[in-house]
Amino acid sequence: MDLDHPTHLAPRKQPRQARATTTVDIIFEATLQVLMAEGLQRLTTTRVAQRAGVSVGTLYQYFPHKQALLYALNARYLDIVAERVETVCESHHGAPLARMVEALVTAYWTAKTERSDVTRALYRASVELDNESLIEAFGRRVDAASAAMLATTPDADFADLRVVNAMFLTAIFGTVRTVFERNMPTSVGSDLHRELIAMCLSYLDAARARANPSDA
Amino acid sequence: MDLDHPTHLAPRKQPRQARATTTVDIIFEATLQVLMAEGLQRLTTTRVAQRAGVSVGTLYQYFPHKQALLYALNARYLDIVAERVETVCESHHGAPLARMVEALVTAYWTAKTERSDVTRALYRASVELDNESLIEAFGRRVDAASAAMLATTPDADFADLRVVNAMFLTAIFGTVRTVFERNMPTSVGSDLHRELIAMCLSYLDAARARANPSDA
DNA sequence: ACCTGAACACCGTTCAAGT
DNA sequence: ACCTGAACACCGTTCAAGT
Repeated sequence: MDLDHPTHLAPRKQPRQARATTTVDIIFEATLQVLMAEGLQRLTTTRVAQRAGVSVGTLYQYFPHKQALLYALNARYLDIVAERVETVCESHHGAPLARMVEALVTAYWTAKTERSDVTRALYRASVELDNESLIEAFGRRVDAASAAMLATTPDADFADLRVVNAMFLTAIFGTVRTVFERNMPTSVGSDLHRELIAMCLSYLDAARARANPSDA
Repeated sequence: MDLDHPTHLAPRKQPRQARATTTVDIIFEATLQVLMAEGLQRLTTTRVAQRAGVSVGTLYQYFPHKQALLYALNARYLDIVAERVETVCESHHGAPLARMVEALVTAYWTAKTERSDVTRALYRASVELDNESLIEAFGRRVDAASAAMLATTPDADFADLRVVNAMFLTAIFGTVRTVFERNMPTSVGSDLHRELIAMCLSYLDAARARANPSDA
């Protein structure tokens, strides 16, 4: 299940021949390169085309405008991250709460940090464009995967799974985003990764206690 | 203690006459208006000047470039938020942990949500510009205020206050940011506000237990 | 001391012409 | 089916001229 494009941000046409597919990939790669090397300010369609070794016209054959290019780039990336989270969630159905929390936090954290230059570049680009629908779709997928997982844990039964799950994920997303935005060194990052797991776990424990006051 | 401007983003000159001060205020107001009414894409210096009722030249007398204008706008805003957090922290020195957490989370949350249209507009604008130094300075102020407060609570003694405080604040910042970015309805927002307090509290409780295993 | 607005370089986007 | 690049409208920024 791929993330959809709203019509005004959809790519102009799908490449039909092999060389065109290559062209699109080259354009994506060039966009990332320019974004990382020169920053959002200097990310111009001319520069992207130049770096990709094609003419501007070619770029505009596949993307109706600059926004659509950035949008598609983000969509690609979020799709990969969402897929990874879904996979981890499914493989932890029925696991103890502590393992679920650790697995989900770590999956998301790793997906974002293993290529942190790309992540940071995309975070920067993602405000240039109307990415609400993109983030919403991403959120829904992860939300569903996580809620389905949490519902299967043997050692908890939450009073309001929807709200608890939302808080759980919001804390994860927000923390990771903040770590990137504040450009924190990896040492602080790994402290926070560990503490984030502790925070989510103590929260879920407390939420479980609220729901079942009779528990140990 | 005001948030500083790095030289390349500093306003060009301070207004010296009353009418110039008014002009700068008018330009700030116009920038917010354009940002909220038309969005980041259509935020052009010409449009801002037009809405402010001055010529572009006037705008460029006070701000060396568009970035500096957005930067100054953000600086103003973050300064107000930081001041509020500092005040709340100082007034809660020596309070029980639960009251500290609730006060800090609520102060930050309220500062961001009471004029949520402005907050959202500024979140959007803040990636157009190199705001790292701005956010860093803001972060340092809030970090210091919060750590100083946490150190005075009667009912806890944290093993590593620095790290625990960082996680505490990161969760707050990140959650609020995510709520804005995902455009969540206020009903979900207030659920998350309440859950965020619960999450921070259960985390700090657990961190305290780690430090003092002998406690009740 | 402050304001104006025409002028210039550059960017996003198009489209007639090419393979 | 895909690619090219000159052309156009618009934006950021400047500066000579005004009060």
